[in-house]
Amino acid sequence: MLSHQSSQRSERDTQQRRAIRSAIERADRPLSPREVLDQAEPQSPGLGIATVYRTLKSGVEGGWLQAVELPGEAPRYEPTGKEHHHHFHCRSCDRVYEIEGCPDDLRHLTPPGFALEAHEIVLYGRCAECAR
Amino acid sequence: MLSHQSSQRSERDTQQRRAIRSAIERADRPLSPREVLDQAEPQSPGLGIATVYRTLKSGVEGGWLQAVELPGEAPRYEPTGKEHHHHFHCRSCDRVYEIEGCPDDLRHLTPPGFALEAHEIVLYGRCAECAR
DNA sequence: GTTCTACTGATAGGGCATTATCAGCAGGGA
DNA sequence: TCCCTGCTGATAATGCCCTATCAGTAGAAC
Repeated sequence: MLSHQSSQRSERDTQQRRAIRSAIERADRPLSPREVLDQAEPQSPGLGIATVYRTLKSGVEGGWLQAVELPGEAPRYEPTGKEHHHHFHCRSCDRVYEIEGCPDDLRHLTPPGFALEAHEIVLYGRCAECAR
Repeated sequence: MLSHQSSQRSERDTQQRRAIRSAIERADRPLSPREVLDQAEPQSPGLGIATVYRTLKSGVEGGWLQAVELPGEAPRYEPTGKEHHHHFHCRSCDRVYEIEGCPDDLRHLTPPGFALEAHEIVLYGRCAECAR
């Protein structure tokens, strides 16, 4: 017997998901799961880390979120759809910032015979807040 | 009573350490602990992964080795003393290659007020061997 | 409001890279 | 060659991140 319902997946609009999505979109930088929890918890008291991980995972699968991988670090998450950009990792507060621009002459660094498909640039130092 | 020996640290020159050091210096690219083991094992049959980790660690502390951290990857190791350079990560064979050159106009990417201390560039694609 | 069931929080469990443990081995000075 | 002790291999233990589990909760369609 066929169900009378369509095969649509539910995807409920819960308080927790709203808080998490909001926190990520509000931030102008990639957030770690821990940071997402801290930023979203006020809008959804009692929010658990498991729900954060679940929501991040489904966000990546759903295409509105992407993971930002940095050397020796657990991934951060930012919304998709932004322009090509890179990141600045503050060694003091450990936050990651988005930076504009890109030296797009990287092709000439590629060794002969190698096929360049993508690149990643990470700047390290102190953010404005930590530098003073 | 003072010992008649100086306070020098021993640092024995063992077959295993020779094999590991040799493997790393022979390679023209950063090696993972696993790769070090595979490369060094023929010259020191029965070599264990624990010894590789121990030797890598003391090598970094001793200053002749440095860790190469890549996004979402366990660190690789290469000898210190090389010129400033970056790396190419082959998505097919997972090997990491050293590349020359650097677009040293990264300062202008740094946001106002931020203090730039270092940077990392990683190229992704297929190495010559995997590209054909 | 009722009902169905996806969602949630707490936490146990899993995966993986690295380190600690420990008995036996092997540099290397005497 | 002898002896001291640092070194080694096997593997248990750790640490960190993330996922699975499960009973209770709360969207949302009717």
